[in-house]
Amino acid sequence: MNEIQSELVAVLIAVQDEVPLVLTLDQGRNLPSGPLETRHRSLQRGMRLWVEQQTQCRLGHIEQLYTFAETAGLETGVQDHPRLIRISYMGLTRLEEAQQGWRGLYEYFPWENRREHGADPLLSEIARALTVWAKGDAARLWRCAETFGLDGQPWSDELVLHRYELLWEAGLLPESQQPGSWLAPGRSMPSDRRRILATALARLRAKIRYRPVVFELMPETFTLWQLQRTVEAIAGSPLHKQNFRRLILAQDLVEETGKAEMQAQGRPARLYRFKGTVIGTRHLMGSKLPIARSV
Amino acid sequence: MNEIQSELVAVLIAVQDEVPLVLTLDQGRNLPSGPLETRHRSLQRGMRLWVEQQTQCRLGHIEQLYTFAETAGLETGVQDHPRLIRISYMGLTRLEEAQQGWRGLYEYFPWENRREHGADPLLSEIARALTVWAKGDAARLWRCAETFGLDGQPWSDELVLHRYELLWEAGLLPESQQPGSWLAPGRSMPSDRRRILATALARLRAKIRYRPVVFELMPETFTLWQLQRTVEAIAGSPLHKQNFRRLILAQDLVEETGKAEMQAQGRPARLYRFKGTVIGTRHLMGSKLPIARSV
DNA sequence: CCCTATTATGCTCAATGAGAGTATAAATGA
DNA sequence: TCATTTATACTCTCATTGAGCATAATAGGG
Repeated sequence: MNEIQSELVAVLIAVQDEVPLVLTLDQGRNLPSGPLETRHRSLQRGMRLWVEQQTQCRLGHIEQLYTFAETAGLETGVQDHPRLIRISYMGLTRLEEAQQGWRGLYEYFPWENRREHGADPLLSEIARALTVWAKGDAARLWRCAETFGLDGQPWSDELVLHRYELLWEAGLLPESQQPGSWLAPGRSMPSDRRRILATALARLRAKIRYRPVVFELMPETFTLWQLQRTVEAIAGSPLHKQNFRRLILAQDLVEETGKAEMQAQGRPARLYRFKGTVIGTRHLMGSKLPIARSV
Repeated sequence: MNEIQSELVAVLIAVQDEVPLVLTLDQGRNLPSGPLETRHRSLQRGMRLWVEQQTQCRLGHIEQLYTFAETAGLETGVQDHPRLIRISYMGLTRLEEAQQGWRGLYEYFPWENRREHGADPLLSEIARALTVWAKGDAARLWRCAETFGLDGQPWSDELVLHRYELLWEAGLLPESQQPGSWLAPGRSMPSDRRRILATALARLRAKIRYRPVVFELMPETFTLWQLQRTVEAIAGSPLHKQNFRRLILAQDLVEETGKAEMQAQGRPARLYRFKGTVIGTRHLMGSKLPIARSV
């Protein structure tokens, strides 16, 4: 009865040199998307083949994110049937060398990267702008505090999407409906695209806690320190080194290769390998990471 | 470029008398579905209005589940473009009195209800049938054990979808492609529908652990025991009474009404009220429940 | 009115796990 | 040889959790 168009949108994520990357198009203003002309059993399978054909990336973990509808009447003001359905997916991959189109994920969400900053002047600026927007409304102030970890509230790394939507509503983004005078720094995208990106990061951060998906982003062999740096890159916050090791080793997720990696300085680190690729039940395995639910 | 049809599918869930219910159509063989002819901003909003109009239920928490594509050529064998997209949603509601069309959720998944059974003869039967199917293949046996908690593996209540898919693959369901001689008990549905149902239960079980969505299923005031019974109904497993109380009270999620409920026997129980409905940030609140991740 | 059955509520104890720090090991280069 | 650097091992404390025991408040029967 309802004839509409449909489209797949892909958020492809890799981590290189401790920096999370995402594949973009159009000078970083867009995400890869294509028609769902799949001759395959499932959307997921079609998605995988399409991506692997377009890019040269082998996709590891794939996950459907969200389905949006776009009404045609958005511009004209006449709200109508939806005309376009966008089904978004996240895919994880390894990136051997630098490639075209990959951009730092945190360029789009600078406030989500809390690895080095101490007091974080950016967060203070955002807090100030949000306070202005809240205009003393208690419910709004409460929401800002909960979302951005203000006023003694803990910072929760999984609230990526909530934070993006709050900034959008508050008019602090270039793509907001009524952008204010002060805008949060960071590379912009059309709002629905950056929203998908935020959804992907939120889902990845949530998933990495209890499923061994980090390993999809790692090379064949790796040191525990490299593994930790990758987790930190995704989680956006630093972890306690000794506890990280303890937890990983206790879970029997990795095995030693017997080799070690020599770097410029210090004691050589042992190289490990993920055990789950051998066993066929990756998606069933659990995995715990010492990421504090809140700081 | 690709003109296709689209459809919303709703999984509406309520709990009545400690039994989780789902709204069905067609003698319990189908789920409510309708065209996405929404004049509204988002799919979610359109979904809510459509459901509240069709049924008389006020929806609490709403969540998008998954989007499937159905290729037209499935019957003819000619794999083709997808012709129909199904966007599925889960909605939680309260049910005052018994109403038409609501059926016990565990009628569809008897093996997921582990509240009373001790040794569980059903699980043994399933285990036997799965072993036959596995034919000694180590990977298959391993997957069965992980998924159904066999051979000393822990039972994980969130693997609802994995279990359904395994049973389907193993030909133990009436809707399987090649149904075997022994079929698991339980009410059937066309495979894609029961799959959506399984997705909903899995998501609900996962969500109930860390977001206060149970309260969407509760009446205005309730005793802690009623709350626990509702959680148990969803989780499918019994909980430790004293620890449940401790955890709920420690989280400041509920407040006393000052009243108490008299029942036939025993000490009267205090009535509580959820505090989150007052504060507007329900979706941000956390909540912990003493559901063991594995038993 | 006392006693028992029944349910709600309060409390204790041990085991576990997480956060954080200290100590030791194995490399490099001066 | 020694300082430096990074990896790895161990310890200690505190919070959380699982489990059980104890007490409180009701109803009903002698």
